[in-house]
Amino acid sequence: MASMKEVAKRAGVSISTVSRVISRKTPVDARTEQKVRTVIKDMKYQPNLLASGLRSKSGRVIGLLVPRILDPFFCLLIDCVDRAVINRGYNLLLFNTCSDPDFEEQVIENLLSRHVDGIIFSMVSDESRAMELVRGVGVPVVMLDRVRETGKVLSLVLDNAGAGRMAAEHLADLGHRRLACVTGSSTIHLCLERLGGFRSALEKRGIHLNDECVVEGDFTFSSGIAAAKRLVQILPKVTAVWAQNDLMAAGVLIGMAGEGRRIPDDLSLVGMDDVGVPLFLQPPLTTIAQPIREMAEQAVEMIMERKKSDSPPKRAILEPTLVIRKSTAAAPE
Amino acid sequence: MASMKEVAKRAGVSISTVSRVISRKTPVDARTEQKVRTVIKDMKYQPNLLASGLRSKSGRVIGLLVPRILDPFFCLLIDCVDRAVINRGYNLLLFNTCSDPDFEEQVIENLLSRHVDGIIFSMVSDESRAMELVRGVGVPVVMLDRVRETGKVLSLVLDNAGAGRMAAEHLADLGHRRLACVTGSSTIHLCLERLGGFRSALEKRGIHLNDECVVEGDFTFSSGIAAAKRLVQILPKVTAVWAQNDLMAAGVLIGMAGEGRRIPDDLSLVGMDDVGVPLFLQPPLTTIAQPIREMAEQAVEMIMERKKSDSPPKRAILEPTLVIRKSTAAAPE
DNA sequence: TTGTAAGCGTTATCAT
DNA sequence: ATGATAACGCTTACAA
Repeated sequence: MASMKEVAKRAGVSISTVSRVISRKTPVDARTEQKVRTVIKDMKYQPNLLASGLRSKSGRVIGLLVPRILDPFFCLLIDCVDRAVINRGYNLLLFNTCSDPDFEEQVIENLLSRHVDGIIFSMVSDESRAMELVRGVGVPVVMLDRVRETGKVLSLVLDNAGAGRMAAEHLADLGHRRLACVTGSSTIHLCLERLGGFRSALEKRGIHLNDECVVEGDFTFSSGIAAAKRLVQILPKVTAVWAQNDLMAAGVLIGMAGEGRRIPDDLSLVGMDDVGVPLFLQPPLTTIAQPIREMAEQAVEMIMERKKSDSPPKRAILEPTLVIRKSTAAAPE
Repeated sequence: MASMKEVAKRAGVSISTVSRVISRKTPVDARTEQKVRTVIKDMKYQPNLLASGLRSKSGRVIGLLVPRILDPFFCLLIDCVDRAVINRGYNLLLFNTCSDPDFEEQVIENLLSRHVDGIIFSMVSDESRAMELVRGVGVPVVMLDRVRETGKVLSLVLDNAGAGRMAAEHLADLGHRRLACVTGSSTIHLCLERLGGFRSALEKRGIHLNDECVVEGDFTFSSGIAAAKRLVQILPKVTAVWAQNDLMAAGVLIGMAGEGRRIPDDLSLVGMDDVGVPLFLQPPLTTIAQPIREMAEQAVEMIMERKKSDSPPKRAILEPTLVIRKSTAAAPE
């Protein structure tokens, strides 16, 4: 590929002039600019972003770390973050931490050595040493979705307790008194928050959530199937379940069908995330939607702001919304 | 972050010695090596991959271009390619071409200016000018899944006609005589190949595929819903459908349910891809599985080989497999 | 407005 | 086995 040097020679100008017409930061005479642009077109010149990144300390790359690419939530997040960074002239370097805290550390070191312009980061779990690693290096970081500490770093989280409350209230409004919850891993703080919101909203209405009614999954479809096997045993007693993501909700729906139970006749079911899965299910899944597009957009915007001025670490909280479909119905009797 | 220069100073060696212990390409005295390694640990030194990439012409990055991140097929592909490149010490730069040929061109120019070590590329459509752009530049390219030309470039495709044949034979074996097909966009060659394989396998058994029985979708769930609305009108006549991906199959299944038709009682249904969706459906979807892990692994391996020696452009063809579940049943009567 | 030159943090080619 | 030193292709003072 042609370099700036060659373009400069062919255009009969200095290399810095070429740089200037490309960066548009300092004025260039209209005629020389034309000349240079023509040569650039002719030679199909493309600036080498490795070189410019090295020199200017901005390779125009944003790193995105997610625990699991295959989770539809993260899949949509990737899509949205990609759009947001592309619109600002950046590209996306994707890192899958594979839900593994040890691997996550390797990934972060690797990421740092790439000197990306910003990091958008959803941690694996509360055990992550990740924060210590990224803090202190000068690169803007936004913690997304799964966040442990607060205060020290830019973060963007859902009102997870609120999500739990929404699920609880929707179900309670339908007359359900005996509820259950399928959670994600208890090493992930947001699962505890969701459960806490769910439980306390129930308590407020005088409903107690038994321990046997809380089954821990791991956000996968198959853990939802497994949860269904557990739940079916306490079934006539329990009449409604909230699964903390749609994948697990799909698992309990399919698992229940395998046991001959029908949704919502035998059991009302609420999911969470509202991406992809809910409309594939029969009946379509009532769920708590996350504002993923806004999350992505705001995350990228925070990075960009942070690059300009060292704005103080702020924490934004986003609100979920209840999407009522057909998997929830009035309690029997 | 610490640089090699600082490490060298602290270790009392030259900068090139530090480079040598890191690259392990030339022997270094055991004692000096120890010394340097200690300093590296102490200072938490991480090599700057922009700089090393600039100099060595290998930034250890592979670019992956997909038409649509949200399609489960591509989502799994991303996951698999990521694993394959990570295992070889590379990272993934992800580009979403958004099913838009014009945008695709921009994306490619951008990609080239990043001087990636290799490009894995699933084109948007046959209209893509993409091949012309990437060919000729010295970087190894593997075309995946959606490929137009052959011969000039490394490529890795599914036996799409074979997939069509499998679907047709499975359905014909069950006694179906009146079939339909929901295709992807006719601007994508692989859709034509799939349809061709489907049709000719049918012809071989004396079954003719009417034009009204071929409905064109665009690989999305909603286009499957739309297809169901069309198909329901010719329904008692047609008894089986093949949708060219699972998303559209999900759409026809749900769409049919909306019209009060049941799968497989009123209509046998076969999908394609076998990632995610089939097990969420009721009944679980019979489908044609693609060997995505192998595709990803082979694609990355081809890139690595190509980097070493300019091996001739070869074209590998992968075989699909039929996965029989519950959405297909014997034809009525 | 334009050119000169230093330097970003590496790797690679020489010597030693 | 190790050290100087010149690139890599660009940005950015500083001069002109």
